Amino acid sequence: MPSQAGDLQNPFQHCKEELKAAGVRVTHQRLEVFHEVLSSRSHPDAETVFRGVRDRLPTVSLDTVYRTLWLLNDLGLITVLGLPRERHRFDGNMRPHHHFVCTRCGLTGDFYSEELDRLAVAEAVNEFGVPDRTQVEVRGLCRKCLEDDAPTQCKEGK
Amino acid sequence: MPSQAGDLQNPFQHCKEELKAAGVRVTHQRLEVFHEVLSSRSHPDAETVFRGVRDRLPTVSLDTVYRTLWLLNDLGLITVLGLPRERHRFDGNMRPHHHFVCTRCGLTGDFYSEELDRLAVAEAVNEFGVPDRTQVEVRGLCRKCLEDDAPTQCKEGK
DNA sequence: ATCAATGCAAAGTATTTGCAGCCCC
DNA sequence: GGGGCTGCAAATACTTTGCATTGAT
Repeated sequence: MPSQAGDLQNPFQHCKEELKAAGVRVTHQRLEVFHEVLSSRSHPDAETVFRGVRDRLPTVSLDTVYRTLWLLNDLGLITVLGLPRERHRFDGNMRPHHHFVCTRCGLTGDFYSEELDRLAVAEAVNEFGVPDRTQVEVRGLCRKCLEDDAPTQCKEGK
Repeated sequence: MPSQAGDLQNPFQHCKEELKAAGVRVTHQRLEVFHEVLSSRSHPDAETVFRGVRDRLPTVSLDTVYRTLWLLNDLGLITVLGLPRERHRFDGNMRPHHHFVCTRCGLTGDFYSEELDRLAVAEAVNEFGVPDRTQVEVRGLCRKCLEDDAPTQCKEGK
């Protein structure tokens, strides 16, 4: 599909291409949800995205917004703050520490690093408020999920 | 590592003191919940804490566990992974970036730092799995919450 | 034309709240 | 003894799911 010079101004062009490249259908709902998240600076929740999209697409439903957000997340086109699809979890470790988080299963482990503890935080944060403590979050796949992901037998997804 | 050898005789001693110092009543339920979180290495959710406590305190209820966990969090005796008391929030910013998170209101802002982007992650994470990306989370109070918080000093003048 | 995606409604989880009685201070 | 705390049950908040229909390819 040849893109014309005028399309460069179309804010949906990028969204369209990403969805196509991912091999999923390009629907109005998906374009609007995607665009809403991309153009928001405030890390909106599903309800907020819903309200924004509904202004332009009055028949959209909240569950479609949810489905689309998780789809975009699974495709790696957006991310989720904190732990995806999890309930609240509590941490009784009051020693300065950092976290390894498995993006697939949510396993969260503590590790220690004095070097990271004394991280000098960018001046940019002063714009927002007064920092109290700094924690590094390393995202990746844990050992178990890596095994599940690359089994010796190569079967199509199941 | 803080030496707790003396406390081993009574693992609740520390919890007891903290609760007293915080000026709240010291109940069996609170001691058990507190101790359960402190002795867990896995960042348990409320349900998991509940099951653990119930073994020793069969009449405890889940809502008391919730109330106690949030109390302990508010007192600064434990912490919460991710954003406390919030629903899922999505992030359309795919540029490498880091977060400032207000621990009171949940405001989350992006900031950029090439220095932080190229953080060398401690070897300790290899124990858990393979890291993908590293994000720094700076926790503190945002400007608005600071204002709301410190009217004791300048009651009328803002 | 085909089948993935949507909207609706209803179900499923996670978490909170009102209130009567209990127990720490 | 009194008021904070708990347990129960019911309510609320958030998110997911089944299914008939719609619409993208």
